[in-house]
Formats: sequence, C-alpha cells, structure tokens
Amino acid sequence: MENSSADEGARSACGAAAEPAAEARCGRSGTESCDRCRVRAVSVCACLDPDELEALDALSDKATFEAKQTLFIQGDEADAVYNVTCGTLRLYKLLSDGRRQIVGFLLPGDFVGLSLSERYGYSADAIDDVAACRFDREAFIAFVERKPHLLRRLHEAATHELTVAQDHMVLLGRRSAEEKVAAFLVTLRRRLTRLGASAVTIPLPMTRLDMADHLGLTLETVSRVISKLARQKVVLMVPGGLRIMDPARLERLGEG
Amino acid sequence: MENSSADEGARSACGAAAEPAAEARCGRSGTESCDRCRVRAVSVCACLDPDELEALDALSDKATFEAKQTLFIQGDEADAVYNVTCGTLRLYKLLSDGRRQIVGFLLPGDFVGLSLSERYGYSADAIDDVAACRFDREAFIAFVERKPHLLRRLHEAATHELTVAQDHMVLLGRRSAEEKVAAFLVTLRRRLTRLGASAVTIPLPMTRLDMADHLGLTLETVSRVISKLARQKVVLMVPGGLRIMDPARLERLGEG
DNA sequence: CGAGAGGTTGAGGATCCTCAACAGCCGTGG
DNA sequence: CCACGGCTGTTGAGGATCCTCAACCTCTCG
Repeated sequence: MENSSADEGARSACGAAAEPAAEARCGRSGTESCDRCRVRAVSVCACLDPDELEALDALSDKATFEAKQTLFIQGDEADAVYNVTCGTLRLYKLLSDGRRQIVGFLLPGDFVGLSLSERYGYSADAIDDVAACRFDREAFIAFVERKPHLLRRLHEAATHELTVAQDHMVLLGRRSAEEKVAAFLVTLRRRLTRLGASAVTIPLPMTRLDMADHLGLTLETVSRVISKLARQKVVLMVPGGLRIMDPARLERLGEG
Repeated sequence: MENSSADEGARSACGAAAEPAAEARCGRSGTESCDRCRVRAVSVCACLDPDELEALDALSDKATFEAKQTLFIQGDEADAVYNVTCGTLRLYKLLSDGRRQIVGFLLPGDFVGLSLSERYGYSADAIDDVAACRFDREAFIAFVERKPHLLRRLHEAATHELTVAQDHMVLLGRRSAEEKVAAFLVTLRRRLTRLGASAVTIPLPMTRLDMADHLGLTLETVSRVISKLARQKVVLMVPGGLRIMDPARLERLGEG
C-alpha cells in the first residue's frame, strides 16, 4: 500500500518500505555483510582491503534502533563505536537547566566514536529508525592498532569533523536566522547528494525543535523562516521534508 | 626598568622582558632545542622518546612572528605545521562580507595543522609576539608515517580539539552574553593553569573585538559584561588582563 | 473519538546590536 | 616637550532581531 505521491521524495535515505520496525524500515542494510554494504565507499572502512574488511566484519554486530531510542548519554562509559548504515542520529549536549545544543546529525556512512575515548562526549538519539554496525570499543581499538592506515583514515575523518564543527561555529556565532536555516538546508542537501540521494527533495526526519537546537534558534523562528522561504518559492513544504525550488537562491542565502 | 606592579601578573605566559622583538619577548624559547623546551610535556611531542625527539628536532625551524603578523590565510597551500612555544595566536574564518568568527586561540603547547591537509582551513594571526617550532608539512607527514604512536597522539589531539569545538558550539548556540564571557574566562584560566601560569591574574593579549568574534558577540557587549563583572567584584580590571577576585562565582556564571 | 505530538502564526518583550561620543594610552613628529 | 592621530576600550540611547507566551491547526495512534 503506497501512500500518496507527495511525500515520496521526502523519504529517508534508506528508501525502504514504511513499516515501523527498524529492521523493516532500513531493509536488509542492518544485517548485510560488509561486501554488500551500501555505505562502505563513504565510510572509514573504505580504506580496508577485502581481507581486512572480513576481519572487521567478524568484529561487528549489526545493531538497530527505533525512532527516539537513545544510544548513549554523555558521560557514559564508551563500550562501543558505531558506523551508521541507515537512518539519522542526533548528537547533543545538555546544559544543567535543560538547554540543548545539537552538535551534529549523523547520516548513513558516518562514524560514532571517532575519539576512541573512554567516555562519550555527547549523547546520541536515533531520530528515525536506525541501523548501524556496532563494534566493541576495545576490540576496535586493538584492530586499529594493527592497521595504521585505518588510524590514518580515522584521523582524516576526525579532522574533517573538526572542520565541519568550525564552520558550524561561524554559523552559530555570526549568521542571521535566515542564513542559518538556508545554510543548514544547503549543507544537508550536499551530504545527501554525496550519498546518492535525490537532491531536489530533502527529507527532514528531525523536528523543528531539533533544527532549532542545532542552529541556536527557537523552533518558532525555524518555522517562521521556513514559511518565509516557502512564501518566496525558494522551497516547497512537503510532508516529511522540503522540495528545493530555487537552489541557487538558497545557496546565496546560505553562503556568507 | 620594571614597570609598576599592577600589570605584572597580566604578562604573557612567556614571562620575559618587554622588548618589542619576538625573540626578546619570548626569551630563548624560540631557539632552544627540544630537550630544554618548556612546552614539550603538554605538546604532541610528549609521546616521543629522546632519539625520536632528536630526529624531530632536526626537522624543525624555530620561527618567530611579531604581534599582528599573519602566519597564513584560509585556503593557502599548507606548506608547514607549527608547534607554538610562546605567545598567543588567533585562528579565524571570515565571511565574504567581513564578519569574522575566531574558532580558537592558541597558547604555548598547541599545535597548528593537526589535519595535515593540503590547505589551511582557517587563517592564523599572531596576537602578541609568538615563537613556534616550524615543520615542513611533507617532512612532518613522512615522519608521522614512520611513528604510529605519534599519529595516535595527533589523533588524540584532534579529537580533543573536536570536543572543545563542540563545547564551544554549546556556548555560541545556547548561552547568554554573560555566560559566554564568564565561560571564556574560566576556560582560559584552566588552560593557563595547566601551563603552570598563575591562576589569579589572566593575561588577555587579545582585544575586546577578538573576544567578541570568538563568543558571537559585539565588542561593546563584551566590554559591558566585563564592566559588570568588575562592578560586582567578580574580577578586577588590570592593564593587559583581569584579576579573578571570586573564582567560584565566575565558575557558577560560566557553568551551564 | 480523544489525546498527544508536531507545526504555524501572532503579539509583545528581552537581549543584544548599532551608532555615537568620549577617555586613555602610545608612538610619531613637529 | 607637547600636540596629534590612531587604536583600544567604555558607556549611553535607541532600535532590530529573535525569544517568549499563547492560540490554534493537522496528523497520527491507541
């Protein structure tokens, strides 16, 4: 039973049928072995040869998380690292009075636990249904010790994250609400494009509050800016996401 | 001829005499060999044994930069990496209309160029006179290739930077002006303490504008907040810095 | 059908920014 | 030696942006 066509383009990158359970939603990607993995080419695993990949595969569990499930809390002992294969995660820090800053959204291919440190530096929730390769942290570290080129790759990934974080500091510190939302959409579009997803319709599995807590705004401001962009025909609001009607205009709003 | 005692505690971490030239201001730290280096214990070099240290020493130039001198611009080809031994740097990104976000201040012991990538991801200026160990990037990478434990150390440093960046996102996105300034002072105090500097008087070689561009504020707001903290006797304004009168109160203002 | 979650929109207000004036410091140069 | 300009910092008045509070809507799910 397919739904109406309006929200079709706004589906998650998984692109599977719409059953609620994570296993179903993410298709077989949660249980496949590495050689058939959809996100291998964009993941840290891309640097491994077939033998190494097999060894790594032997270390991994295929874990799934339902929407809104918490993977771990900031300060928890870090017993696992993950490679996301399907779905969307939010990583966030809380202040003692409940204020929240989402430091990033993770998409398929992204790695959780780059720091390899003993405790998680942020909390992580599944936003929609998520599938991931789960590695015991100790075992993963031991594996890395024997593969310097994997360490090199992890280092590249970490410094890339650092660059992304610094760009986000510019956004948080020096940009207007409209620029923030536009830049967020442009960035998300680029990431989805690199994953091979359609570039015209952006799925937004996160809520307005999530976006607000990522952009240093309130949910009302996010909603108002998106409404304004829709009024100006830069985007079209569709269930579950946004259709980009004027990419050039959006990029101009998002670029400094 | 020593100046009045008021500004004595607010000197830079170099603690040398006040001649203008970088070599003089930073004392011998800019030309010393590694085994007498003041910041070795807190630098990435700390993981090297004496032989390795000697090999690395052979790769390094001792570079000095005068106050306000630019080391490199965002997008420049990255031909060198640096280890700061004395003085303060600002790392920043610019938007096309001139808005600036300072992504970090570097103190002695900090490393510039962790990403080892081909181009610099931000611009860097000396704030006061600076001394640093300069390494040819290619040569440094070749050295790292032969020393996996140094790569591991660089990775640790990079992920530490990432954590710092994420904490700064919380500050930029979710904290008030007063909290921002207080947190900045607390953080700077902690860093200086780890370097063995006095914890009661914080030198502030950067301008109000620098602080504002780091905290996502205007220079006027920074000035007003500091004045307010001084009125409340949390800090005392001294030439070149601040004396912390009520550390507990400052930490409460700075903590979430 | 009712409850709850998520989203939109409006009115009013707080925070922080903009613009402006002025003070202190310092090196330069008459 | 002192006047001057430039740079930095402080303070005030007024205003823009964004937040807070609130009402209402749609959609989903039990």
